[in-house]
Amino acid sequence: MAEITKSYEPRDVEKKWYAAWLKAKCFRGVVDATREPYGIMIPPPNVTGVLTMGHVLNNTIQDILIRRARLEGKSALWLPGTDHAGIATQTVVERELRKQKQTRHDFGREKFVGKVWEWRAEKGGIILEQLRRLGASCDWDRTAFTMDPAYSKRVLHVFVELFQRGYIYRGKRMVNWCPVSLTALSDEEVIMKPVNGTLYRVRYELVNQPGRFIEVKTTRPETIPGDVAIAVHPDDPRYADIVGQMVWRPLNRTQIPIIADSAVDREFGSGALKITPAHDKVDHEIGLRHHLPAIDVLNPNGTLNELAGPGLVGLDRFAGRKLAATLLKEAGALVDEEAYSNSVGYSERAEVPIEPRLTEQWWLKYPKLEEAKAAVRDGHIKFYPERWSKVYLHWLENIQDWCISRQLWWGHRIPVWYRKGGDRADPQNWHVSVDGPADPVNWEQEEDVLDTWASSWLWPFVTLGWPDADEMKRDGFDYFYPTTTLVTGPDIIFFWVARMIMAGLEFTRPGEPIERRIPFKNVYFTGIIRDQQGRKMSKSLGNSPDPLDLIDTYGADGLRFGIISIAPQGQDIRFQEDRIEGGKNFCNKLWNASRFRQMSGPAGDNSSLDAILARLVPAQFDADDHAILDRLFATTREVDRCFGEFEFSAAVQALYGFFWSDFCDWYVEVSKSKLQAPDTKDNCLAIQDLVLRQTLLLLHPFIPFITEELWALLGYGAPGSFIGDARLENASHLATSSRARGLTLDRAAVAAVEKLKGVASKARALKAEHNLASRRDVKFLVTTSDADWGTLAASLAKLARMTGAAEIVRRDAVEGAPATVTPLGTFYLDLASTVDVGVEKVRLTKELDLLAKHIAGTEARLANQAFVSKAPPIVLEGARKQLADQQAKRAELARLLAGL
RNA sequence: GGACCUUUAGCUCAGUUGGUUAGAGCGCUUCCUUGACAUGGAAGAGGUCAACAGUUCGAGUCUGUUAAGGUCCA
Repeated sequence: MAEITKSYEPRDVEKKWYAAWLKAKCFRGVVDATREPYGIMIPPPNVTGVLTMGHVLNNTIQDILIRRARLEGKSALWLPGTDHAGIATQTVVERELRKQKQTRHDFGREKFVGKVWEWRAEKGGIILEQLRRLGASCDWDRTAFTMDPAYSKRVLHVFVELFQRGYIYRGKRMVNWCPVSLTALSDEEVIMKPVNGTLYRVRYELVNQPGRFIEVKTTRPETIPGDVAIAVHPDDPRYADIVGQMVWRPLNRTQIPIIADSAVDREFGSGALKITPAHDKVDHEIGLRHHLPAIDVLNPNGTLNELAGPGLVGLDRFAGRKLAATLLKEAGALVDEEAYSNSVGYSERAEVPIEPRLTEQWWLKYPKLEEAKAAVRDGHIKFYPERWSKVYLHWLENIQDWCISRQLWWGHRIPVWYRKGGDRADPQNWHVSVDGPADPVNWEQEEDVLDTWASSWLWPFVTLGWPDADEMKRDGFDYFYPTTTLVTGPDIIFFWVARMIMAGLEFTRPGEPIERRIPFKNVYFTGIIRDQQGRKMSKSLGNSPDPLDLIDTYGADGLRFGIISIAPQGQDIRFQEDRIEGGKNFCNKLWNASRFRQMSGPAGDNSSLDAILARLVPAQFDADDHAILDRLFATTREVDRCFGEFEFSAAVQALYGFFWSDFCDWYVEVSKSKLQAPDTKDNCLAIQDLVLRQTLLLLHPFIPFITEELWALLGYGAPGSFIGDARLENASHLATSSRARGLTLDRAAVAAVEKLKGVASKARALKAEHNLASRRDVKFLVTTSDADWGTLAASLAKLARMTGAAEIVRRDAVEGAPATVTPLGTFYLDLASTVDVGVEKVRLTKELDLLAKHIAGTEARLANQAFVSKAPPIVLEGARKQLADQQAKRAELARLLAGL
């Protein structure tokens, strides 16, 4: 067996094991009817993406779940892939073309799409490669891409199905238009931002009453040429006499009517509203009610067109706004202007204000709305943290039809053909099918593509071969669907989670119960990773560390351990690099404890839990042996619980505390004495082997590389096998197996060890205060009861070593030596000459004062008749015992103080 | 305007059905290279748990109000 080096060097270990795992196909998700399935579909990152800290957190959690599932004996599938990300990817490629002064139009649709595929082949796999560095145990053979031909065909199939089922329609409606990307966006792709602008007060003169005006307030004077009416509330007495009259539109001067509509807010401004149906959603609805025309004064790219009038035509909308204000002023129509802050919708990708715009688009009425609500409300799908279900339900309650067409070239081209020369608005001229019409020369295909999300909402079942029966069988649809857990960010509830649930319910296993059709059973929402100032990490701020740099510095395991340790369930995370360093340090600690074990004695039979248990000699167990195994079992239980509740950081903290404090700081230290004695050595080594084995198994999902390496180095697995081949015994299994080996843990031992720890700590503190911390030749004298001396005597050698003492001796009485009151008696430092009486007095007085405070509190509680009569007996008894202990300690301290 | 989250040590955060003297990591102070680990060990300083009111024998924990910060939706 190879010797363990002095410190852990992750780089080569990670490379070696990842290659070995791939070679042995450890990550393959296989159908195995004898085992329980566990499935996770990766939320496919954008094909343009590079690994961010958010991905690190997200994918580490997925890997933890998958690796734990394997250790629990489940057949696990983690299916990876990427999303074609229509706008983002097209933008990236167009930007590259622009560097060579070219546009996509120079190539034409087919050639441009070819360029995108080239780009994807070259750069589109980066993020998946980076996930491998992190240790992600995805079934890479199944890597999917939403533009794969097979995937694409299934997306089109769904479109055709939804069309035939009456969910899809075409219509000229208001959409969110991005003037940079030149495409429609869904409501979810629009980000509302507060904007500081100007509110212009504009007056319109009545045609029949020159000199009388009606005033409106607007932030967008450049759209005035598109005004077709002024609207007031029908019950507004201020305007009752002029409804139906005409006013002069001050830009592109013409006459427009005053109309009455109850949608007008009487409280805003003067209570009159200019109606521009082509450029505002509410105005559009009002326009429809009153049969008004819509005058579109903007070009698709956001410049003003000839309908805006000769003064404004050709200008960008923002320049047009300024000039419109000037023109209004010159015309005497601008009453005044004021600074104004309002919310403006921005295009998520292009980061410019969107334009409400009337265009022909394809729309989807969401299917299975009610069932999607029920799936979460009735607990078929569980959200962690649960509170996000409220956000989910609220969105579904207020849902609007989904604009699924995009004016892009990169994406799934909508499978609709129009009869050449026919009216596209007339469904008689449509052909809707996956394969297209039989006589293609007579038809032209719809130019638009589908929203990316209209392909990725099918991810959980399309990646399992749906709807083709043979492919579903090949990919294990029956076995893995519904998948077990989805891990994602709450910002994606609407884009993904809700839509995936609806798609699953609509399309999979028709007629079967809801729990068979949902796409996943659990949804875990991660927090958002922020920087030290609490800002979101983003490329533009440059405040995100490169995860690959962190892996180089701290190792993948260090990064994983660190990020999980600062990621409590459902809370945003402030990133701290020192916690990642802490992860690395923990790995090194694990490494060195294993190294100590290796140096302490020859390896025993470590081939299985039972083999190790068989090496234990329960008759030789001392309190420390009982205590460490008790803590191991408790920690196993706690980690079991954490996985049930998706509390990963709590699991990591439990493991950290157990391994570092209970095992390394105490058990390994006391082992040093036990290993000197031939009669206790083998049992002690067996206990170390047991603890290390179970700890490696518990830690493996979090830090897979180092645990795999140590598993091999300590001989837990047969050569050629992996830690992932082992089965993780849960807490009750551990207890049952050890009972079967005649081992019953003595719970009292745990309390005894706690007392011994207290003794060591107090004794070391006493030395430190007398500047003897480094002396190893001190002698402790102890006055104590027979019972407590019994506990001390059983651990004397260990205790001497732990406290750096040459000797610990019992005495009936000691006078004039510095002392400390420990849980097992009073310890005196037998170095009378060094006593600084002043220091001693200060120390003892301070301790006495603190104790007096606590005693007063306890006495007050016990003196309270209500407490004594109402508190449960166990609490009452605890309080009485506490008081007795405190009083005894006070008496001892007082005695010591008086003796100085 | 509606919904939700956060407020505990210098910093970042735990604290699970209310119950002994509120914890961890980092940072800070002092000491220690003794054969696993200085990526380490030991000791120590540091908190009126945002504020107020209420429920209770008992509140960091439950209820209400307020304040500050944040997120989402309209």
